[in-house]
Amino acid sequence: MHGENFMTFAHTLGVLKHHSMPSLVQEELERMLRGGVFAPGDPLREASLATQLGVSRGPIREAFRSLEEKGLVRVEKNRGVFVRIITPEEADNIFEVRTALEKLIVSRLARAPQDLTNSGVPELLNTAEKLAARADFSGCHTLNIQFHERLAELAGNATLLQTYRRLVNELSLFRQQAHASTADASTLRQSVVDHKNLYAALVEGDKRKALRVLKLHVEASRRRLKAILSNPSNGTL
Amino acid sequence: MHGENFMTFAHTLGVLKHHSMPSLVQEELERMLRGGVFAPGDPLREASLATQLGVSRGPIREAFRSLEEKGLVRVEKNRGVFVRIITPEEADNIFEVRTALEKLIVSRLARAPQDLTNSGVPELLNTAEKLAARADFSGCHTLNIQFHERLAELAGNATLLQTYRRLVNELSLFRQQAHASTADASTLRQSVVDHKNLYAALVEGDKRKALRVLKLHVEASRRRLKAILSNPSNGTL
DNA sequence: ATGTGTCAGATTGTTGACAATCTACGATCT
DNA sequence: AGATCGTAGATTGTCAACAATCTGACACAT
Repeated sequence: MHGENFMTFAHTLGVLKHHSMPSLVQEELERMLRGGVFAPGDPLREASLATQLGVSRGPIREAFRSLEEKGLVRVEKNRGVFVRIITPEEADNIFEVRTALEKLIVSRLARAPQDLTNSGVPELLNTAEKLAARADFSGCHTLNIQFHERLAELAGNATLLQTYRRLVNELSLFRQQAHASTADASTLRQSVVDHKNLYAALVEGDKRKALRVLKLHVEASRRRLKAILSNPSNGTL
Repeated sequence: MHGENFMTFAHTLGVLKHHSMPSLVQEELERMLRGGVFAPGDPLREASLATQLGVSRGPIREAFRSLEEKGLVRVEKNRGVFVRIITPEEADNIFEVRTALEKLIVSRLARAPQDLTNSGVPELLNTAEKLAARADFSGCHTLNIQFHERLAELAGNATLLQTYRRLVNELSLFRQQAHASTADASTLRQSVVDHKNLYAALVEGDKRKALRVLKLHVEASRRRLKAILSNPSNGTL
C-alpha cells in the first residue's frame, strides 16, 4: 500500500521532472494520431487543441514541430498543420526501409543470442498464440508488433531502435488511414508461427536461417500491403 | 540580367512562402552545429540566440524541438538545450545503421541502372579526382559526401533518403566533435577510386559486385572510425 | 455567367511579459 | 574549516495579446 503510493509518487515526480508540457502534449497527440481520432488530412487547429488539452498555444506549436520531424503531420505555413496522408506508395517505401532495418536487427541478435535470455520474448509469443486461438485479433496484433519492437530493443543499438520506431510509427498511421483491419485469423496465426520460427533460429544463433524466416515473413506482409494498394478499402496488415 | 533578377525574386518569394521563421532559424542553427561553431555539450541559450538571430524566443524554441528530434541537440527540462555529444560508441551505432541503408540504396540502383543516366554522378567523381590530385582535401571530402547523398536521392525512395540524411547529419556532428581532419591524401584518393568502382558496377547493373565494392569501402571507413575510438584525438573519417 | 475586388471572420505567426525553476555565491552555524 | 541554508541573478516555461495572413462570401463589372 505504502510502496504503491510511493511508486505512483515517484512516477509523477519523474514525469514532472523530465517531461515538459510540450512533450506531454506531443505524446497525447501521437496517441490520438495513432488511435485514429483524426481523419487523414484533417487540420489540427492550435486554438482548439490548446483549450482541449488545457494549455496555451505555445506548447502546442512546439509539439507540432516534433511531430512534423517525426513524419506524423505536415505543416503548411500560414495555413496550419494537417494529419499526414501516407500514400500506398509511401507506405511501400517506408516498408522497404523498415525491412532493411529488421535484417540488421536479426543479424545482430543472431550474432549475440545470449542477449535473448530472460528477454521475455517466449512468454510474449505464448500469450500471442493464446490470444490468436481465442480470436482476440486486436490483442494478438498488438503483441505481434511488440515482438518486433522487443527484438529491436534487444539488438543493442540505440540508433537502430530509434530509427525503427520512427518507421513503425509512420506505418501505423498508414494502417489507420487505410482502414486496414487486423481481424484476419489465418494471417495472425501465421504471423505467430513465423515469429516462433524466427525466435528459435535466433536462440540457435543461426543467422542464415533467421534471415530466411524473416524474408518469408516480410514478403507475406508486403503482399498484403500490395493488396491494399490495389484495393484501397479494407485490407489486412 | 532581367532573368537573373526574376530568379532571385522567385527564390525569395519561395522562401517567404514556404519557410517560416522557425524553419529558417533551424537551418541556420543546423549550419552552425555542423560548422562547429559550438563545442560539444555547449549550452544553446534561448535569449542569446534570439537577439543574435533577430527574432524572439518563440521561434527559437520551436527550432529546438525539431533539432532535438533530428538528434542534433539534447534538451533538459528547466536546464536548457545542449549540443549533443555523440560518443564513439554511438557513432559506431549510427554508422552501422547507415551502412544498412547504403546497402539498400545500392541494391535499388543496381536494379534500375537507367536512373543513373544524366544524374551528373560521373562529373562529380571526375571533379573529386581533380581536387584530390590538387590536394584540395576539404573540397574533395565534400564531394565524396555529395556522391553518397546523390546516390541516396537517385534510389527513388523518399523515406530512404530522409532517413539516410538524418544519420549522415548526426555523423557529421560526431566528425566535428572528434576533430577528425579530412586531410589524409591516400584515404581520399582511395575513396574516389572506390566510388568510381561502385558507380561502374551500378551502371552495369551488377548488384553483387556493387555490394562487394560497397562492403570494402564501408569497412575501410569503419576501420578509421575504430581508430578514432581508441585514439580520441586526431583521426580521419 | 464568369471573373475580379473587397471585406469580415478565422487562423496562424510573433512578440513581450510574467511565473517557475535552476545555479552560484555568500552568510551562518557547527 | 567544512557543511548547510538562503537569497539574488540568470534561464527556462507558459501565457495572453497583437500583427500578418488566409479563406470564403458577396457585390460589382465585364
